[in-house]
Amino acid sequence: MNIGEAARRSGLSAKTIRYYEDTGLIAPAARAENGYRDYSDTDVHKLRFVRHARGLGFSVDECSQLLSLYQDKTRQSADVKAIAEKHLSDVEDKIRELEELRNTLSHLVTCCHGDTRPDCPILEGIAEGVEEKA
Amino acid sequence: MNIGEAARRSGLSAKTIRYYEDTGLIAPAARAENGYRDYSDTDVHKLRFVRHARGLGFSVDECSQLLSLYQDKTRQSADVKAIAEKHLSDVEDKIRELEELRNTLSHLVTCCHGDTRPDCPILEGIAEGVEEKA
DNA sequence: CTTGCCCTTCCAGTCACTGGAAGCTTAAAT
DNA sequence: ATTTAAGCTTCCAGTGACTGGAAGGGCAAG
Repeated sequence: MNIGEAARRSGLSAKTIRYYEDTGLIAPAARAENGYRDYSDTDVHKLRFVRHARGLGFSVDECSQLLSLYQDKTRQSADVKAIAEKHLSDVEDKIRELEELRNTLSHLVTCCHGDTRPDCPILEGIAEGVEEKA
Repeated sequence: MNIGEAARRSGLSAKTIRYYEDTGLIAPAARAENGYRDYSDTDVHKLRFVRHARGLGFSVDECSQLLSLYQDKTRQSADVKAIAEKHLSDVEDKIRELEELRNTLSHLVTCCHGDTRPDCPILEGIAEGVEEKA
């Protein structure tokens, strides 16, 4: 099948598929006689795998590792788990960071009366470096 | 003072300060006779303001708006509040998104025994599109 | 035979920097 | 006085993960 059909079935855009090929995340596709890329069902399956992994927030590099492991029938599940645990811990760090941010912002927003007067606790807070408390 | 000193006092890198100037976030600095950028305490104050705003996750564009408002003594606090509320709501969306991610990942990680055997629920989950549930 | 869609490659832009090269000035150490 | 080191200047390139667009070729239907 052509790249358009592979895109439709995998949920990735044709652009993205070409990009993944260019950067080596996926192997170069076979080519039909007219030079068009030619995808098999197996290819689409791998593309879907990558889309799901990206959807889980794994970097393209992590996806590359996961895809290798996925295709390696002698893999050790511990290797996969290590990548996932690292990513999970990154996600948790990011959540904590954003929660601090949310608390600071929400504090500033509730302090501001938000009317036509010029005095604004939000700007004052930023000027004084409110987030340093976090 | 030179850019290095301004960097030290504002907490931004010299590179970043030049970048902010190039992109118009801050006004071009005055120049000394030798061509070096020359910063005043007021300049440093504005740089610190920008650093704090960026630290709160405002985009450079939002910082530009906030800085304009900060320097506009006739501003209306409602204008500032609108920017901050929009940003707060973006942050809250991102938190929710990451929490879903964390739940899915954490589920996959706890399902995986993580030993030397090749069968791995994480890879299976990704292949089958676990995150679709979210 | 032409319309219109699909495919190809390549280049540029996004965001917010960061790194590095090449070439100044200035200050300190010898 | 000289050398070295640091600091400044500009400009170009790279990051991550795409996305948009231009220029050109392929292919089926009307």
